[in-house]
Amino acid sequence: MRSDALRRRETILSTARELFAQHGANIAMDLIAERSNVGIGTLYRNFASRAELIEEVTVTTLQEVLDAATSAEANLAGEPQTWTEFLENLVKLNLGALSEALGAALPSTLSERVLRVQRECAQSVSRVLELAKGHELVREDLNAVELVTAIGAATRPLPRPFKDQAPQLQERLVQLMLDGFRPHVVAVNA
Amino acid sequence: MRSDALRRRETILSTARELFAQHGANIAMDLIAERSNVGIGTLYRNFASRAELIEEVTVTTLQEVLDAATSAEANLAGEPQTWTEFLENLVKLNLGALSEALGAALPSTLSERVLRVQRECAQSVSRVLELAKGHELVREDLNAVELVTAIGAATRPLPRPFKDQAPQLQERLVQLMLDGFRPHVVAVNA
Amino acid sequence: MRSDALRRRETILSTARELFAQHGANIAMDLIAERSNVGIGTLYRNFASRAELIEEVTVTTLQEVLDAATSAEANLAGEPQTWTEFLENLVKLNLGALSEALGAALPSTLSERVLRVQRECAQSVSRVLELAKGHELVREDLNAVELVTAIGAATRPLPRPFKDQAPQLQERLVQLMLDGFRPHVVAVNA
Amino acid sequence: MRSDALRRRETILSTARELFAQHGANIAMDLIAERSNVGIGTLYRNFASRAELIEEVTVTTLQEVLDAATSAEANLAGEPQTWTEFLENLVKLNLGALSEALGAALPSTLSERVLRVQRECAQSVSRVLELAKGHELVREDLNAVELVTAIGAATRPLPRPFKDQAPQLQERLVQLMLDGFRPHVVAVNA
DNA sequence: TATGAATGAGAATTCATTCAT
DNA sequence: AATGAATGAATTCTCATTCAT
Repeated sequence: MRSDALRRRETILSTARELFAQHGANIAMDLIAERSNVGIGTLYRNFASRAELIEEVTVTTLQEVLDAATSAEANLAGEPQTWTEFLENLVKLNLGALSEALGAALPSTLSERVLRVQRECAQSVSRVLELAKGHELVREDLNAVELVTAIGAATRPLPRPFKDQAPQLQERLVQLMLDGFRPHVVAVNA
Repeated sequence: MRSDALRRRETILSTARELFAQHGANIAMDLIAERSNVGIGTLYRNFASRAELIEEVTVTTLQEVLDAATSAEANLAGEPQTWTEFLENLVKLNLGALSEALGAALPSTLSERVLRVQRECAQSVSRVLELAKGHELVREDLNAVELVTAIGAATRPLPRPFKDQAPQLQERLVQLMLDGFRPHVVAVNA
Repeated sequence: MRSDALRRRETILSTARELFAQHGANIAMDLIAERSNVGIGTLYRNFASRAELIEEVTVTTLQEVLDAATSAEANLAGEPQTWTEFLENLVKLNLGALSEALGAALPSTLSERVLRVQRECAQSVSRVLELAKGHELVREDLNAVELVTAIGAATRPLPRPFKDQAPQLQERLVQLMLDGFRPHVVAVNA
Repeated sequence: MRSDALRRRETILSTARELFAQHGANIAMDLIAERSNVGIGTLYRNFASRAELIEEVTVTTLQEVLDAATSAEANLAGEPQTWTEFLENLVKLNLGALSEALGAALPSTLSERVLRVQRECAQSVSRVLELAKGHELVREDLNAVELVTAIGAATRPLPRPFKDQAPQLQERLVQLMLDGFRPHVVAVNA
């Protein structure tokens, strides 16, 4: 019984996350409920307001960034290719779409919960960055916030007209941004 | 009264542009009117619907991109620093904020007006890119759409929490992306 | 100059009358102005409000009914076919469409002007009716108000679906109603 | 709650019908909600738009005409006074007020639902008419559409000035129109 | 506890009337 | 006097949230 309720809550949360990413944080609550196969009343029983739902999605996502960083920290020393995998993992988290949706909707003073996990994220990503710099995998002047927001910028959903026209465009933007992460460069048009 | 009315129309247009960039394309029409110091009726007399207002802002902005590119085309041959100025001009146009706001709001099939100026933009930017490649100012594999959307990505408004925390963050993202534009690179962690 | 202004006023009045009949008394004032080839300001200079315009149209129309009745009064004694012509004239005035449009829009207490011409109408039509009864052209129990409203009812615009389906329907309704006006009848299915 | 909701829907429908008949199809939706003792949101939950509400009222009314005709068909053979009762029933349905209100508001191409019930109505009324002609109760040249629209014409709401002045006027118009329905007549001013 | 009906505040748009030129 | 731009109240419809079952 209890686990039933928990599963339902998780379903709502992941549905909301996807819909926020696709349609922005103003997506109709009714639609989130419908896609989660629950009544609107049940949605509100689980999350007392849109703000609370947004906060939950935010925390969940930050937790996943933290997981990726923690895992990279553990492995980067021995396996330099872990750095690339870490970047790929961040790209997969779809931070761009989510941060676009949620950024505007979050309250101007974040709750303590969000601040805490955000802080942990920043610390862990910083440690990963230091390790990568030790291996000369990344430019010296890049910090954790820049790394995460840059990946967010490169993975934000493209304006519709462009999305329709150029199929590989999103991947190309990520590529350009990752090229910008590399250590101090010297121009050599081969 | 004619010139009065024209001035008012321009005011509404630039106010709308700014508010779209700051708050997205769903900003209340009432607010646009208020900030333009006109009644809501006047706004609607000038732009018959939100869609029309969005289209006007889009065309105006594309026109400015075209102006920047046309000017760069004229000067790039003799003065290579024109390339950097061109990039700076694109950054100043705040394409990120606007494309985020308007991209979702534009109709899925663009009007002929928009398509025309968009096409002219793409052609002019392509010519600028070819000139820059001739001077080895930019990587060979970059095309016009990638250039413009990449600058858009790097200048999109940051999620509020980040914006508040890291003052120079936006400029840093632009820097990283522009570094990604450079010709084929060789890593040299100086 | 003066006659210019007068002609303009008449144009507005007749345009308004037609538009009221076609589209009801709520037709946009802008449209009346446009169809009259004047600015909206000019319309309002001639008729200070929609109510005043409606009153003018009403008086004009009642005046035409009065004219028709006066003329019938003069001729009916000698020429019995005048009765039929009188009925035809009333039908041509399009009373149905107009009364439908204006009836709901007139104030509940009519102005003295309207009441006066209405009274004159009623008196003249009553005299025509008495003459017609003397010639056994019409049933004894029909009075002036009944006659006019009945013709109004039969000539009111048909609901669109019917209008489209049955071309001669309006004429048939008039026919049925006029048959109802005839003197005491005896059923004889020939 | 289901039956509660159903009752509420019926209440809205009959309130709307009455208000359409009294004030036309442009009556404010707010007012319909208020008179139905529900919030405006509830009105829209039940009828997604004014057009849908109008269609429901139309279908309901046509259904009642059909019921009257079906019942008359069943009884007319044995009981000729059924014909008069049928006409009285049509008069009671207030077709005039409703068709005036809804005629202009219905879309130019009727929905299949409306067309179907309209067709059934026409067929049933035609059969009633044939029976009545067999009993010499009605003129030979009257058809179903004429019958229904004529009753509509005679029962349309009178322009306010007349309504206030002449109390029995509406009944008199109906009387005149019904007299017009009688079999071929010979004038005999008794 | 789950449901979905009810509510009403809010947003877009229209249009009668006023007013500056 | 003619014009048409400006205004804002009124209207339609939407949707977040509450509440009765």
